Amino acid sequence: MLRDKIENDMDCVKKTRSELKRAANVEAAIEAFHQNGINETSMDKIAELANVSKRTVYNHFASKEILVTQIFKEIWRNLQISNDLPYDKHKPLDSQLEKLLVDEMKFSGCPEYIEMIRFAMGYFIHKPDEMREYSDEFMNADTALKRWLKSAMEDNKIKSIDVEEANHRLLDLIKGKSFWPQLLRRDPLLTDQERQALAKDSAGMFLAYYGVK
Amino acid sequence: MLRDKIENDMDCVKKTRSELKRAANVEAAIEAFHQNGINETSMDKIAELANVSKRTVYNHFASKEILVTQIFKEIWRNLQISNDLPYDKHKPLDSQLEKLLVDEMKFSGCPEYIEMIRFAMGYFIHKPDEMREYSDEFMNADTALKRWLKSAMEDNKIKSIDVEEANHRLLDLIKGKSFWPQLLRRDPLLTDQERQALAKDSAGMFLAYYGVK
DNA sequence: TATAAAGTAAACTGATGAGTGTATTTTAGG
DNA sequence: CCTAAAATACACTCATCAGTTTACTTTATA
Repeated sequence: MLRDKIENDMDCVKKTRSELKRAANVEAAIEAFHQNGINETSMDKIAELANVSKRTVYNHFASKEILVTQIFKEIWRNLQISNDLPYDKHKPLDSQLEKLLVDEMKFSGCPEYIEMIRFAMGYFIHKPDEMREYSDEFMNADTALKRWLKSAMEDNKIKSIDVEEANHRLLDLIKGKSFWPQLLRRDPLLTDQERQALAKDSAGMFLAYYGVK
Repeated sequence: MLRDKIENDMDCVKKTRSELKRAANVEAAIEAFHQNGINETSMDKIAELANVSKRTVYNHFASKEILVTQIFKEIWRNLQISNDLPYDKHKPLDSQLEKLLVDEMKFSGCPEYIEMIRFAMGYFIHKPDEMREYSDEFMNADTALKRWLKSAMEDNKIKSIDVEEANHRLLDLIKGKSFWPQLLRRDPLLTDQERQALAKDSAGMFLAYYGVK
């Protein structure tokens, strides 16, 4: 076949010129979107940043709309890391929960995630239907935290409430300091110590109220 | 003087044609900004909606930028309602706090506030400096909740922590359900019962952890 | 009723940006 | 070295939008 190299290459290094150009487009677009937002980035600008002719951009992506949605998918795929941390009935609740919250903060508080959400927000903020669609897809994934909560409830260590509900309460607590200010105000990311302290405080509040004594 | 009518009128009804036109512009602009966002609303569109010539818009507001900032100020002024609810050492903590949280939700969960934040967000999301400036101005006001927390700490009913910190923890808890989803996903506003339940739950979590037994 | 301030209509400039058409050149693989 | 796919340069269309100009009309009021 034409692309035998690709299949042989374990690292999946892009090979064809076409793929290289496409990758350059995507990279340039992401960079520009992060800098100035999607609406403020022209296709000419992307072509220029990618060192590619505008026509080439349009040969790969029939419209700006398509380019944007492709990029969302690509970034989202790259962010999908699943480090599970299953419930352990013999360890103390609080330390387990703290660990999970720190993990969650490391994910939703990482620059790549925040930047993606920010430019998605600029793009979708006046398009409620698409906003809902994307937020459902991004937020409602099955997570380690939800599985853990379910197990802890089954083990009767946490009051039986709706798992989604409990999950949200916890996320709201950590996002207030580790996500929204970084997203909107570009406050600095939390340090490891700050994350640890926030996780402890949040787990404490949650368990003080929802924990079974 | 020219405008004797104005000064005589207790209801402050606008009088001069100029003022009427200005008001029509502002109203049309707010409406359009709510519908489609600031960047997506042209000055031509505003003039059309206001039944006013484009030149008239420019006679009142030298540029779109100026129109936008004037409108922010105007809306913000109209939203400034201060219903204080001072700390009462003889009533139970939880019911006092619940009441304050419900009040807060009524403010930050009202459509006018949410719509203003939404279009401010669309406008400022890629302008970090202005975003910070505005969010400081809007968020750091002295509030009934902060004053209450301070008093309750002085009365030794709540662990002595930073008032700003405690304030944020409480706001984070209620905003997760009563503000962010309405802002971003345009979820329906909370009903009075939902607000009450959320206030109870949030006050419970907070006091379970920070209350002095 | 005279007049000056304010509003109007409509055509204009100048810039930007999405997307296209085309003739030409580069490049990878057979 | 040949060829077809891909990339390029660049000039184009078409639409939008901020802001201006000008010649004209309305309106409040002294």
